[in-house]
Amino acid sequence: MLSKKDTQYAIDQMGELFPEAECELTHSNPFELLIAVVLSAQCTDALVNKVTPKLFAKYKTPEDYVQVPLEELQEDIRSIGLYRNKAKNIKKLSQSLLEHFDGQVPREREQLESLAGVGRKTANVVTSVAFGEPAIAVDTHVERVSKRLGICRWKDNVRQVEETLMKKIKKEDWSDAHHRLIFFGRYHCKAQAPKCPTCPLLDMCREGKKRMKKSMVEA
DNA sequence: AACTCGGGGCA
DNA sequence: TGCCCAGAGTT
Repeated sequence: MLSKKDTQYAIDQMGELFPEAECELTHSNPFELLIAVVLSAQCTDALVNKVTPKLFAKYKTPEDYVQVPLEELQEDIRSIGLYRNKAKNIKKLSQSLLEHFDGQVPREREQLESLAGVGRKTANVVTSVAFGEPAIAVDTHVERVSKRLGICRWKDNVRQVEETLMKKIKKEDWSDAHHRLIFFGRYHCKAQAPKCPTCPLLDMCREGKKRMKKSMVEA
């Protein structure tokens, strides 16, 4: 397992590599962000950003989503995939906001998680990006990078990965670290073809060194 | 823990 | 073509 110091160093290096790392979902308020993040499950931000301009022009409030027929909302987001469930969740979620939160997006992670289509990952993104609360959202990229580098253990579950990251990273860096880990995972430490040969973290990366050794043998 | 939803991107 | 993707809910 990587030490706290090495972990912070790794996060810093990711920042050097991707200084632009931040949430890429287009939104102009917490409610729009919530909708965008719910839509982004299992698809790219670019895809979500293709439908949100029209979507946010048409739907401004939770009431708008509650009132629209399900089939119409499904058609509006058809191109992003998983659209049937996502449309149902957005209608349910909007209803809950009206019933329990006075139509406002709650700040607390636990309250966010009570909403349809919002799990721990989505709740963490919303609370940190929309409200600036410290949180580390663990998605497949964050999990993969953390395990390859040895920040956490290979057999850790998502919850354990999150706890370890929070323990090893200074609280004020959580939000930045979250996005750096994601950019690093998406563009550099990719699932299929990680760029180990040009990686600034190769020296401290167990998985990277293993892969380099393997590629030497195969060559 | 495994399964399902799903169109788009990429090799 | 086949495989994977900024996940969550159900069984």
